[in-house]
Amino acid sequence: MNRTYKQIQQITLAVDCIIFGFDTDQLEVLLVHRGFEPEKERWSLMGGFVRNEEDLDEAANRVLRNLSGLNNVYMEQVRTFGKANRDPYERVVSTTYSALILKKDYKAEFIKEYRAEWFPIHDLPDLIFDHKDMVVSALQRLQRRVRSVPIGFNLLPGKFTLPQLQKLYEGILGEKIDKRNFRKKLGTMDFLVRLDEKDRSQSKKGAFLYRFDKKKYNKAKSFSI
Amino acid sequence: MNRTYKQIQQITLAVDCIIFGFDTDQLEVLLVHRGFEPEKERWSLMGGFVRNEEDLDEAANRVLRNLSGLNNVYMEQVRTFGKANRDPYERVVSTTYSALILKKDYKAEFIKEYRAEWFPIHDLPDLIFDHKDMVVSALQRLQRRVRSVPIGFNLLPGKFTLPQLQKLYEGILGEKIDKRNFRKKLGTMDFLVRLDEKDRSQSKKGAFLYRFDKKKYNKAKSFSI
DNA sequence: AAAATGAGTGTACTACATACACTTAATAAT
DNA sequence: ATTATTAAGTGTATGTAGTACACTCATTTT
Repeated sequence: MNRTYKQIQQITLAVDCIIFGFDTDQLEVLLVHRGFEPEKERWSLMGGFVRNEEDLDEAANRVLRNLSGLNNVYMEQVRTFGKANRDPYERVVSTTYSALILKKDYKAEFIKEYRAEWFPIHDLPDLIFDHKDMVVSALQRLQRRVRSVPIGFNLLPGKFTLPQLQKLYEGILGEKIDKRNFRKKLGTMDFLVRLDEKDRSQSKKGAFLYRFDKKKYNKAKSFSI
Repeated sequence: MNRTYKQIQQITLAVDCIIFGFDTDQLEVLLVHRGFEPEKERWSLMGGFVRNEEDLDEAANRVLRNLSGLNNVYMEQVRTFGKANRDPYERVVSTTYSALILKKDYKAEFIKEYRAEWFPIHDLPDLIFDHKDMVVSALQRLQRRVRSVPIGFNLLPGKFTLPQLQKLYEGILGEKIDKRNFRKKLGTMDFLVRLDEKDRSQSKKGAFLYRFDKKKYNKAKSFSI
């Protein structure tokens, strides 16, 4: 392979994070407001440049940690955007990563510091460069993935109710789910164990609490909503 | 965003191509033999560095064209490999692209020039760096994708028989498919039109020829094997 | 005692995946 | 001419998973 390119290549490598947030109903995306030129007053994803000694995955985690205070959040690479003119000011290739968090875990102090804001996924402001495409591809991937891997449970407390779980899936998928069919499917998953406790905060009758049994799940590793 | 990284970032950006080939039965991968140090005598994917003015996708197509003579081949980005030490000699981040071609379209002159060779997907030699992981992820993606998008038809001539089509899918998926069930599914797809001709090269009886009607497919755009 | 609220439950129907074996058309061999 | 050979072509029964749909239950409030 030709090593001489190394000297003449001048492409900056960045990461951009699509941070999806959920609290009780709909899915939102965290964007930061640019208070400076170029592209002042527009919105963008949280991003940063990759350091020489750091893994690409690490770079994404660092960006998220620095700009949000969030640590140990599970992130997944989505895809790499590499059009030569995607950033009209300089040549930057950017790899996107997506994360899914609870909105309340994102602290207000960061909102202030970075002029960040949550936007409903179907009501986004104008975004710089190709960041809109980035959000779209990350959302598609998340919606596919959430159906076959139990990532949703990370957003719930250790003990949660089935109505809570259903609202979570409805929020992520952006569609209503039939209660009985949803429960029928979950009923076949033995890693979802019902406790002898109820949560009475949402109703008079109270809803049974469940927990996600990681060990049991790791044995079968099959999940489908 | 901090532009100063640009000056100090020294990461080379590369593309690596996973070229899957098929002729009549099994799926193979095209590898090139390294006749030089470092990593002499080992095998690697076809790769190259991204040029300053070129799209990432273009870079992948250029690499494929230069090393194989193949033009206008449909390639898809798979994922980006960015571990800091994945290449122990220098920091290189590599985006992988996958293509699916007919083995016979890859000309012998290139085999000689680049010491390239086809290997069955489940009988690969020792590969440099993380190229084995690259092949694995590209294969997984191809096998998922070939079930929901009619990419297989690109490998067949304009007129083809159902036994041919079935062998193609069996080769890509690496499993036998029941003839009747396969045909039952295809029977529901009206973009697959039977001609009044037969191909008698494989049997005395002859198999009806079909063609893929792109216009009809584009209307419905639903495909599932 | 009645009303209100959200939790919880079952069944019938439809669509899709799977398993499985013989007949047909044409040629080649005797 | 008869028979053997080869790959192409065809249908049915069974199981499994998805979907649509409406009432009862437990508890609190009025």
